[in-house]
Amino acid sequence: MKNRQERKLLTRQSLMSAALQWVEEGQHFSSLSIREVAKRAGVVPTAFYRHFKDMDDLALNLVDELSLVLRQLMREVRQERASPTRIIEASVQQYCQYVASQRVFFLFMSQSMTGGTTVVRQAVRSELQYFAKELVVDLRRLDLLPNMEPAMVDHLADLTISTVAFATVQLLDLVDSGPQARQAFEYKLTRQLQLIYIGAANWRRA
Amino acid sequence: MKNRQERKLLTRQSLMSAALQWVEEGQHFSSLSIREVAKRAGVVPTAFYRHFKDMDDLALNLVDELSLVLRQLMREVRQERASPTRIIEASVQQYCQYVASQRVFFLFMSQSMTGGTTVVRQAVRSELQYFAKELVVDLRRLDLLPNMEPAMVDHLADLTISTVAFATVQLLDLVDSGPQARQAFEYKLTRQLQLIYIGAANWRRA
DNA sequence: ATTAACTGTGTACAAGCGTGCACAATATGC
DNA sequence: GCATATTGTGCACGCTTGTACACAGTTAAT
Repeated sequence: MKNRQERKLLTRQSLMSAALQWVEEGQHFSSLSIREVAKRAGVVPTAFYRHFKDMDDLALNLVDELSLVLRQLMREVRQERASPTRIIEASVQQYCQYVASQRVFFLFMSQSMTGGTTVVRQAVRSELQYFAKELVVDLRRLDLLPNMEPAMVDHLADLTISTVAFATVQLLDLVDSGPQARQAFEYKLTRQLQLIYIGAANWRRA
Repeated sequence: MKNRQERKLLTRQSLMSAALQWVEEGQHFSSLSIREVAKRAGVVPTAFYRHFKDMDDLALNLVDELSLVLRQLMREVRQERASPTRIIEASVQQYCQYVASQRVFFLFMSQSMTGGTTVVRQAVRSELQYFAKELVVDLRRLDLLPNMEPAMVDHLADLTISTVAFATVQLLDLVDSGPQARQAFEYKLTRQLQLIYIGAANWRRA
């Protein structure tokens, strides 16, 4: 075998996906031990330290991967060119599909939003804030809401992200419910976001 | 000492408040062991089983206590008689105050919404659903939104609860930030809820 | 008054935990 | 080609974990 860096990267990824596998099985990340993740990655426990300082360190690196997943999602949703009236509907549909396809990352995210260590929680939250910021950019670019003061646009974006994030937690538990339950969920989320943006359209500065 | 049931209830409560103490210290409930909670309650580990089947059982009983806290909150907010235009502002203010005073319960709730076992998660979520249902009752009673179909009122209430619940998670991390940060938070949440209810007022059935 | 039920104690065990340390294998820099 | 740095191994240590079991003290039931 050649190339030491490649080999290292390989076991590093083994460790990270072993951690995700743990989450995918319904376990909480915080209950994952170094020994367990090493066993699943097929290495000896102490080898863990060649890659990560501790489990928190691993979690932060998972957040970085999650960040890539979210950026990819943003790209996909943005290139969707639906009519303005149907843009929410289309985005929700696409989002739900994406959550299903990248399920484990969103599981990890929803766990870490409230669950993990302070630093991990903060890391995930700053990802969401970045998301909200990008949404603000989009709202400006579409040039709807010209009457709204900037601070309120921020609050609007924050509310949007909050709503979607909270809904995601519910969506993730709907895995073994029938497709009609998912349909109803999509419908509900769509209506709720429409409600918010009707509010935004009718907002008069206070 | 007399009265066995009283004594039993006492150590039972010791166990439960020991668990809450653990959460209050910033630890995650799922990382609390039987031995640790027993130690903190001042009993021997095996005594735990005289009261609870396992930690999940204890968690469910904590959810029951949480339920009482939430009902108390609902009562307090309801007897607040602010003008219709200021009702959101007043409710948010009162809510934030209540979260601060019952901090540990809301910490436990926010952990269990996404963190714990499936059964605990479901239990907390059904508490929130109950809350949403009560909100629907209130909205009907105030007889605003006569144009809105019942299903949409449900979605509105759900969105309200989601928003507040998600905001609570943020609020709980604002404990050591200054009072101006809390002020800003209250302002943001108020604006967001106003946004939602402006949307509701302008909703036309689809 | 005696018996039974209950609640908490103490001990014990196997399993799992984090992690320090010496060592083997091997790719890399000179 | 040789010295070095890096990656993974294996072992060891002391600690914590869940829980089984026998037992003690006390209250409740008869």
